[in-house]
Amino acid sequence: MKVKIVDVAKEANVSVATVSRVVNNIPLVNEETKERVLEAIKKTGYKPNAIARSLKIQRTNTLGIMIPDISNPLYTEMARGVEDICGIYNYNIILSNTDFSPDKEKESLDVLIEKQCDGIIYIGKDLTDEFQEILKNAPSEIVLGNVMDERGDLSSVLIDNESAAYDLAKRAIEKGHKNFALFTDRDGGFTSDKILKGVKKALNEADLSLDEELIIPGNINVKGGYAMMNKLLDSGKDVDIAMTMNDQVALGAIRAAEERGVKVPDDLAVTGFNDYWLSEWVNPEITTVKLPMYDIGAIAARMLIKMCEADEKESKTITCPYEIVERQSM
Amino acid sequence: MKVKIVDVAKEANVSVATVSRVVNNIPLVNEETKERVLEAIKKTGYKPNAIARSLKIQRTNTLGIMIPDISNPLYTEMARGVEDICGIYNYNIILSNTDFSPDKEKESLDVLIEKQCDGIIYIGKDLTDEFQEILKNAPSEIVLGNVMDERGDLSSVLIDNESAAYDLAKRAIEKGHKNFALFTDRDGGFTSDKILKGVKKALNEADLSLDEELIIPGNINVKGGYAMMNKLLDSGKDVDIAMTMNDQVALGAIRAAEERGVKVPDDLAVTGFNDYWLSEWVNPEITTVKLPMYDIGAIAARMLIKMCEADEKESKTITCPYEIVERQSM
DNA sequence: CTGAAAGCGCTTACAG
DNA sequence: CTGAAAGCGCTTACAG
Repeated sequence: MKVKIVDVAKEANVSVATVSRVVNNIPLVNEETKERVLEAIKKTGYKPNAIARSLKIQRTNTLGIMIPDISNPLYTEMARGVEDICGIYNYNIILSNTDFSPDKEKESLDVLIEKQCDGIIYIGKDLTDEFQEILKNAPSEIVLGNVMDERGDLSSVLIDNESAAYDLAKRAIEKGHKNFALFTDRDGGFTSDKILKGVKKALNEADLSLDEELIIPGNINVKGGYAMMNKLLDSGKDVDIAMTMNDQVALGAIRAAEERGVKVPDDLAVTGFNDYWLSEWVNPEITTVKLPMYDIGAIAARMLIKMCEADEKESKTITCPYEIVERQSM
Repeated sequence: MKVKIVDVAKEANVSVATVSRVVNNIPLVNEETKERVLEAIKKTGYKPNAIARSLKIQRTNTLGIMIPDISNPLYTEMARGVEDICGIYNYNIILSNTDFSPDKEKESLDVLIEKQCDGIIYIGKDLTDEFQEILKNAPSEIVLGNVMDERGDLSSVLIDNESAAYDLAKRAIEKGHKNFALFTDRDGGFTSDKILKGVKKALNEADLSLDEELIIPGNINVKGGYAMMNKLLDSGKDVDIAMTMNDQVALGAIRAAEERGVKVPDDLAVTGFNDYWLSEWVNPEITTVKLPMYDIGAIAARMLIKMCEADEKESKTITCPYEIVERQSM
């Protein structure tokens, strides 16, 4: 049988109220009594029941985190950031994979709410109007991680993907590249849209244009990159740079190019997006833009905890900095 | 104000008991009454409070997962496996990073117990006798993931690392390799020990011996691999194969070798361990042994849930299969 | 088929 | 400084 507060109280010859006070470090307890209780706790091996406590105080000290796929390195760093901050503030996290599925997202959210998470971090590649509405009406506090709320009444921490893509494209133009191909996400989404926009802007400013046929959609992973590069090369078009939406896509793309005897970067430059640890260990090293995924998670978590603890109800948007990392692939 | 069961009861003109019954799908409710309640639930937007429910029924339907570092690809797959099974059985998971720190492990475990996790999956690189004892006495059900309980009274799902290393070494010997170097984990641990043992066994059987000076300890990541290879090459010893403890180490090692003009595999073979997705996208592709990390997580979760739901108290050990994957680096 | 009531293990005003 | 008691939101024997 698990030992509960009343067992400790008996052992120490005090009331449960007193035990509760020492467990929660409420000061107005006599030192001697406190000692006695502490001893009883040790002796009985008492561990407070956080569920009972939560029910009473109406807070769980847990954050829910909705994430498309924890095993996707894009998200895993964010999760780690959330975790670390939670550790500091004594929160726990309930993890929920949503697999980019709207249905799973709804289910996940319901469960997280039912489990009374004080706050929820929503991470996804996009935010539909419908889900935005659902989140807005959720009883828990909400922060969006790397997703923009176009309507602007939810808090979020993000990256200016458009401007990052713009900077990277501009750098490419400065290096003399003129004929761009762009490998986009076949499923669309916020990030993909912004990157496309940023690249187009840079090209426009340089009086260059993007051949719409060279906007090649595909899966956002190595295999996808491999396939998109093959498609590009099959097109026979004159291209001197392929920009991708992440480093893994770039890796696959480079591989496909080299298999066909196209040298990167000499014959064709390739860029990644969202620096990944492996990108500097690969040959050629991938030129990319480094996004602070860990920080996004950490900042989102800190913000959310603040929201849970204060009654700070205004929604904020924090934009994190990025950094162009020039290596070898461009 | 959140709506609770009593609000629904009022709305539907029934007792809370009846509402509870329809929420929990207990059959003995009149169809009409049920309809009325369902409508009231919809109208009020009622969501059951899982915390209150848990307190009453003494089960939380949540599993705790202790994991050294979620952002380490070695563990992230296991977490995904756990997650997926939990999704099927309607469990949630509370995630806890332990960073290989015994203190954090103890803290984590306490918190998971206090939050009344029905079961806990312990993942780590080692299990000390002290912690084994603590786990054994925990009130929650416990399953070990990829950690062996030498004393054998805890359930676990693991991989026969020794035999995997043995097989890989044997394959190397068959290919004519004679002078082995081994890059081990500077922090020791179960996996490292077993691999060492397996390699030695294979060498012994072939009347070869392992030069103790060529057992090089280091950090288990790319940089560590890079450093260990440099150390190996600095030694000036005659070596024709370096076996590592994971693919990332192998990647770093290969890089270091090539920077010094040592061609892999022609001048020196390198093997990884625990196949990682990138290993076949890298040049040279890494020869390794594929360990079913996802399955370990999934099997551990299923086992744990069974233990939580039945009163199946015998401890079991499940050993998962592995597979040698020959690619280019050996 | 339905409801009144006890109880899950805590916390916290309130009274002393 | 300490304790008795109410109550957090549910579930579930028990009685009808």
